[in-house]
Amino acid sequence: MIESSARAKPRLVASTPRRKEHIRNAAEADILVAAEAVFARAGFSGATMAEIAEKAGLPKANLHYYFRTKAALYRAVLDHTLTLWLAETDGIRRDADPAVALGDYIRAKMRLTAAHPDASRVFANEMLHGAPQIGAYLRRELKALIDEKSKVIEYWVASGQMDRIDARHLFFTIWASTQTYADFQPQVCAVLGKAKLSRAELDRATEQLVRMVLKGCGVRG
Amino acid sequence: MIESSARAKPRLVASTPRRKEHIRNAAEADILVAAEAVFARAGFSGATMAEIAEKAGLPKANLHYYFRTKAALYRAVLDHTLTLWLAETDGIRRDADPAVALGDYIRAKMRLTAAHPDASRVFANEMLHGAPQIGAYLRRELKALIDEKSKVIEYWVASGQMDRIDARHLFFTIWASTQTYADFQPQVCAVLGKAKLSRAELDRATEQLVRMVLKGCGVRG
DNA sequence: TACAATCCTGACCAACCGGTCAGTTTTTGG
DNA sequence: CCAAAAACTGACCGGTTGGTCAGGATTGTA
Repeated sequence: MIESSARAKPRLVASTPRRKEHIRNAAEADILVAAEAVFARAGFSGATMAEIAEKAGLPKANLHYYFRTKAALYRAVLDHTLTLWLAETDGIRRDADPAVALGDYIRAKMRLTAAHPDASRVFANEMLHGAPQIGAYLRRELKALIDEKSKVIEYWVASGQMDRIDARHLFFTIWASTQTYADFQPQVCAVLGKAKLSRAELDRATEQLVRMVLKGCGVRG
Repeated sequence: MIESSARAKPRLVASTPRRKEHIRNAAEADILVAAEAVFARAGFSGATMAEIAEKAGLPKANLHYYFRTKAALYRAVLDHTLTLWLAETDGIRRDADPAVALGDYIRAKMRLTAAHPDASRVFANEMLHGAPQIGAYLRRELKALIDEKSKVIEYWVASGQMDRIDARHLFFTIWASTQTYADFQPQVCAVLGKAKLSRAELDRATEQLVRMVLKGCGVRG
């Protein structure tokens, strides 16, 4: 996804299709899980290869065997995160019902945030620091996707199915309002007076957000 | 604000009111400005005392004279940030008009974010990493404030001035939707296809957010 | 002016961290 | 079973960074 995140796999010829790639795949998967957690908690600079290695259950030198540099590992983690992020806009189409499409989109985003809070935090951290790694991706893939989806919403506006709303700022509001339950979890928990966010609490937040956004945009529901 | 952020000022007696405190005050102010910018861009671990010192225009050893450790300096920056955060809820009172009070609150929050983006980013960074420094503050001062303001909103609900809304989640939505223009600026700019956020664009975002929230909460406007 | 408190600084250090490497073990295809 | 490729590892290294320290410069006061 990012330009050169994939290392050059030494695939000799097509005659040796896949040998023991399962070892590599399993190891890389374990490492990525551990790295995501550590990067989420400590950021890029705060994370150490030693801690990631320990969490993944292998020596540091072995970690460097799979990911040559810390930056490469970080990019791989971001790569995984971005694939998650791009999804879920499928329902936003001209012929869809705005209430259903937008409602489902918000619910999907909230589910995603709740299911992958560490991914959300890594993404947020990258953004906070100026998006040095994924800036190009944002200006390309993400912008193209949102340009397209904004046209759909503008059509809904033009056809009187909802209020005159700037689609892009609507997306910003939805993204921010959902991600805050992962990125700012300490604040949310503190204000709610709870040690951790329960499923029920998240469902309540989701339904209130859906209701508020739909009504606020003048969508018939 | 945080428990022990202020170092013990060796004030001998009341007989020597202030000697050359202006030197200290001026130096500390310069340092805090520089530190806020560096911490915002690089996070706690990514920031270096050398860079902060250079930005503040003094040798590193002198920086350590005013703030003994990096952690102490970070806490001081957070302290300054938190004083900004607590403000602006004055308008939320039982006898106020919900439309005016909530609208003004959102506008104030957006202005604050636009005026102090680095403060917002430092705060967000601290939150992302589990709020190790300000967790206690959130559970105390912030929770108390929001508990009180939530009662006001619950009164507005009970008296039929707005829909049945969970006040705390409403705050989360407002906070997230405003701060995203500082914290996630790269994403916002990328999607909008602009190099930086213009005042006009922010005003448009503000008014749309105000409209959507007020209408979404069923507030008479 | 004396002198004490405060301010300022270059030089230095120990700890940590990303990354390397030479060499060993394991897996796989033939 | 045998090479060769891939996987694995402990030991090591150079650079960076937070923090210290001894001593010099400035400032305020009596």
